[in-house]
Amino acid sequence: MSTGRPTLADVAVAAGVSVSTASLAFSGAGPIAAATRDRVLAAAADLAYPGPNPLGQQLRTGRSGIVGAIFGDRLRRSFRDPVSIQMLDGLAQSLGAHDIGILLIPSEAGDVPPLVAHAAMDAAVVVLCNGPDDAVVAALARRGIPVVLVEGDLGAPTERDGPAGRVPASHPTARVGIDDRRGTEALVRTLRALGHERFGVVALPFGHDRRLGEPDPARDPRSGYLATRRRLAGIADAGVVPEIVIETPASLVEHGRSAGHEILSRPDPPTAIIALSDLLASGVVLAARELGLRVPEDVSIAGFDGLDLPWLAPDVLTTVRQPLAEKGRQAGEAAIALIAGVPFPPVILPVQYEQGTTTAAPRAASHSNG
Amino acid sequence: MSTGRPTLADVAVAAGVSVSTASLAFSGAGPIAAATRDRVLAAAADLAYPGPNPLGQQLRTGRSGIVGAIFGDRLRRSFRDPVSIQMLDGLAQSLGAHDIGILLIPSEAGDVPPLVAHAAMDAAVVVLCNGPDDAVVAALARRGIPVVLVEGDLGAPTERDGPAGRVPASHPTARVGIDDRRGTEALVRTLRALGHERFGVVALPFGHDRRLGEPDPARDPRSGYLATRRRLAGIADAGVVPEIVIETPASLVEHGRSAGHEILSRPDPPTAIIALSDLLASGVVLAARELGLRVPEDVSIAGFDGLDLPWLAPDVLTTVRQPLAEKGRQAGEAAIALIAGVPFPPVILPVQYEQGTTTAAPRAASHSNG
DNA sequence: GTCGAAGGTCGAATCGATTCGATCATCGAC
DNA sequence: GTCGATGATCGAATCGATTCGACCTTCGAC
Repeated sequence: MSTGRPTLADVAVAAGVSVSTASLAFSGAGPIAAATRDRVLAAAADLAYPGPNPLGQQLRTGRSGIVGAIFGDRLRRSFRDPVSIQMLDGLAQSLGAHDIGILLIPSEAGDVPPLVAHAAMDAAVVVLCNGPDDAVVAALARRGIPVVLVEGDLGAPTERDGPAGRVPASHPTARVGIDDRRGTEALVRTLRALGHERFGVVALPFGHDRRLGEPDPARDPRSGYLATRRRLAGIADAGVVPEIVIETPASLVEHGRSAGHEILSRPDPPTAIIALSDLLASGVVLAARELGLRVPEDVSIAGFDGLDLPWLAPDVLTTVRQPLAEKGRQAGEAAIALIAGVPFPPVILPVQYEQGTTTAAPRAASHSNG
Repeated sequence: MSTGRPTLADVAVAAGVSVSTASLAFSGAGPIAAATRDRVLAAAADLAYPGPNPLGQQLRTGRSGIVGAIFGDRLRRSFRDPVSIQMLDGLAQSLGAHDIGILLIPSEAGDVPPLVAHAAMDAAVVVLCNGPDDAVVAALARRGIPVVLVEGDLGAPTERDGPAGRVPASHPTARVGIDDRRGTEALVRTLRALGHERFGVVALPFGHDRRLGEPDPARDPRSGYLATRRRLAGIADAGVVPEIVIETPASLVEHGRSAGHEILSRPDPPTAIIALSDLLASGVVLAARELGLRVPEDVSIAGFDGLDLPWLAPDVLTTVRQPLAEKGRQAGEAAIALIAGVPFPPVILPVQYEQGTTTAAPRAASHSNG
């Protein structure tokens, strides 16, 4: 065809070879004489042929070279959190090394976006998984697309009933997460060793129904974000029942600030506040400052994640550091393994307590107040 | 075929119709009897057919349903900037409404990533364009992929020589940007009206060779990020020659802080500091606080973008607000138009000066010092 | 009763590549 | 000189859908 953009067939004709030989010249798969290859390449340059059409390759090979990244919220909210970003950066690293692209799929409040149902992808990374039942995961399973669950259910794979259907246990799935539970446990134990006895907690969202305030006790404990539940469980593991828990609609500074005000404005507030993310914790620090409270003299504040928060200076947050980029990298490796048909054993990355300047022993006065 | 995943042909056989009819049942393009459609759909459900394979559709229709978003830096750095995020969010909105996915392509320091050269996409949005010569744009043009330049060259389209080849003027291209130049001009005029005469500038990166410090005067003025150049030009338009300009390697708080220290530690520093982004400006505010300077009494500080920076409280940054999400939305509309073969006229969105608490008239003493 | 139009279905071509098996030529070895 | 092996090239099938034109039926109108 002389019309339209040139195809491999056009190049083959121009070079005086067959289509199969021309294909070999580009892919290098199979024996080909150097002279022939050069001739084909020259003809291609002549025709301004931009290389094999990816659509043709994809249909033939059955691979799209794309991995979907599905976030449990609008991009604006997800990506204001450096946690998602650093993970995504790690993901881009490991996938990029294999020339695999990332298809960005925002998924609001538990619905199944059309892209999940229809877009071409070789695997999907689901970032904030909504507990054992997840319509998105079910939809992917139905399409036979391998799934990597990040910060989702880290337990053993089982047959699950999702709202959109059953996810068979045989469906290729991998799990990547961190040891959140041990993280908050270590954090709280350290605070108890310092002498703290009365704790407040500023929690991450419990589930897709995001709200600010004390959590609804009537909520189904089987659903909701698992990372939140694990971090709370770690606090319980350390033998602490918080005096007050405030749930936030998103891991953002302003929500931490609101929650901080709510907790610290009470009469006789707790001596230590544990926020389940650094962004929330830094909001609590701001609230404390605004209320004229000294940190850590009047109140100890700790976070989770290990972010770099230069604007909190001179304070440095006490936190539990998690390997964010590594988590993304592992998720990428998992996706690559699943695409190749190789099972990928669950990964649980370690976290590490990191002492900052925002925690210290409680004041004696506050202690006698309890 | 009973082997492997079911195809449309399998469904057709099971439903006792031809493949073309089965196709009609799914696509709805063309007349089909309701009874027939139901029979096909029932057969599909029976076989657990997950709908038409996107790879087959894509080859046939020539559309991948994907738009590439190409960022001029690593994701980690790009996405720590809320500016990119909000734009991306707007982009996701307009593209998502057409069921078009976003392929994330990080592109470090001016190289051409393999995905740009080989991934399937119907159009590409290039976010930080490196002046009139851009290898990425050239590569896309060679492949015949329509390009939307955001914050790139806003001038008239011309034939350009890129390092990787020529971009023909006929190549489908759209431009979306903001009126940065007028923005900084208005800002500086306001500051002059307040009485400021001596200015410092904390600039965005000049180009891919990112560094911190006073800009190299030997640098080729024809290359580099155009947004930076336009915002600087706006300052000149207001009749101001800054006493000192500090270039930063990225729009991040910490770089603004370093630059702020550098400027404010000088003997007799300028009375007003203009940062070309809010993130940089907030870093300068932090530096001022650390140096014991009062804002705005001792020094006025202004930014650009109009971000929400809750942790800067009680200060509210004086800034120039740009419609970030709208910019992304327009870029999406532009991509959609170009894919449809419809030309998209250049869009230059207006910006608006916004008075905060970080600017005021200079102190009389400082004025007499000049 | 016949004709035309409209609606529904089907067959076959097509999108642009990859890949397997067959063919053919060349060359070295016996 | 013949045989076998090796390497290069080609033809044709295939991936999974869409879509155009042809065909057939049915129905209404004259």
